[in-house]
Amino acid sequence: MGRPPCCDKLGVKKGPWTPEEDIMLVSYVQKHGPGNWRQVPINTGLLRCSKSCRLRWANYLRPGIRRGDFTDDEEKMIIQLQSLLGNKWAAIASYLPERTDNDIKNHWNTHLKKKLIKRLQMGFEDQDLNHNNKDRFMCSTTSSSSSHSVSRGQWEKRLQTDIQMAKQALNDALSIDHKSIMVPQTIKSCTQKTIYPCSTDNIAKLLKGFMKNSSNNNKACSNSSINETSDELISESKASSGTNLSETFESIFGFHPSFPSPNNSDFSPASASPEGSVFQEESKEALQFSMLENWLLDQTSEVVVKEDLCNFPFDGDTIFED
DNA sequence: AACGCATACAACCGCATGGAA
DNA sequence: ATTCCATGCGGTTGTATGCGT
Repeated sequence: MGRPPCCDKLGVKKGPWTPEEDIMLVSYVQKHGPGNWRQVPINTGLLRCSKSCRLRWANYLRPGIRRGDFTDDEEKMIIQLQSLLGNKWAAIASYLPERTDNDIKNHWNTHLKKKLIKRLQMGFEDQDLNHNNKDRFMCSTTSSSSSHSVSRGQWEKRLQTDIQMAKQALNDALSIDHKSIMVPQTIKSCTQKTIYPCSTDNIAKLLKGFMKNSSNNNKACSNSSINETSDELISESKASSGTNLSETFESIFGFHPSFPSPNNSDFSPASASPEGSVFQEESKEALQFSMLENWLLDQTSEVVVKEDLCNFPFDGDTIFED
């Protein structure tokens, strides 16, 4: 019955990941593809729980992630999507394929929420309080804790407004006039051709960091086949030290970082390595789907989607503008 | 230079859900 | 039908870093 536990809590390492661990994880995913996370700590010798490995990959190491400053457009999109979807960070992230839900959530909590609160406070001081708006906002910024006094009637009214807004947004997005379709990234993922930076920087950073230390701890990785790959990586990174690290990336992942990633957010071993046969069925389906999708969507749609969202008349828009 | 506080972000925790055994 | 695992998600925490005094 059932399965053995994914990892015993004893002997599981916690805290920040080291470059060595990152390389071991990247090497493993390169060989076997993402998924089956339970096997990752077992096969790599990483003293991490499977969950931690998955998170590290998803939020930091996987190709296609852009880190650093959020653009104004991105911030606007987040604000608008947040007002539309609430704290559904995964859903919001699907509209911003370069960003992870964790990143968006952090950015919201550290920057945008404060910005909006400040802005709202200024607004409320100036004019009579619009309780509906205030309540609605406070609700969305307090992780749906309903400790504040919103009567049921108000809540229902607000819900209806939200539904109306969602309908409106959907209508706008689907309208022929706009000729744009809002397609969450989860649906588009198979064929999206938009070029966005892979996590080259992240890999490069970790390689750089590793190179600094590698001189005295080359032997750090000392078990199983994965370490052979790690050693290859180390020697490769040494060989290319001072040169373009994206070449190293290319050799690791089998495609150049400036190219579109084979499968949007997910690393696709099917296209990166010949032994990724498990994914071949998937890619067949993806191919079929992409034909349909290409028929349904033109390449400009994403741009239009972004523009639509940025122009969508949420109250957040006026709040956001500085 | 040293200290304390604030901020940003990576990582963890707990829960929900779907699915395999 | 039941148990239990894998995964995904959102909330929270811990730590590194920056900044002011």
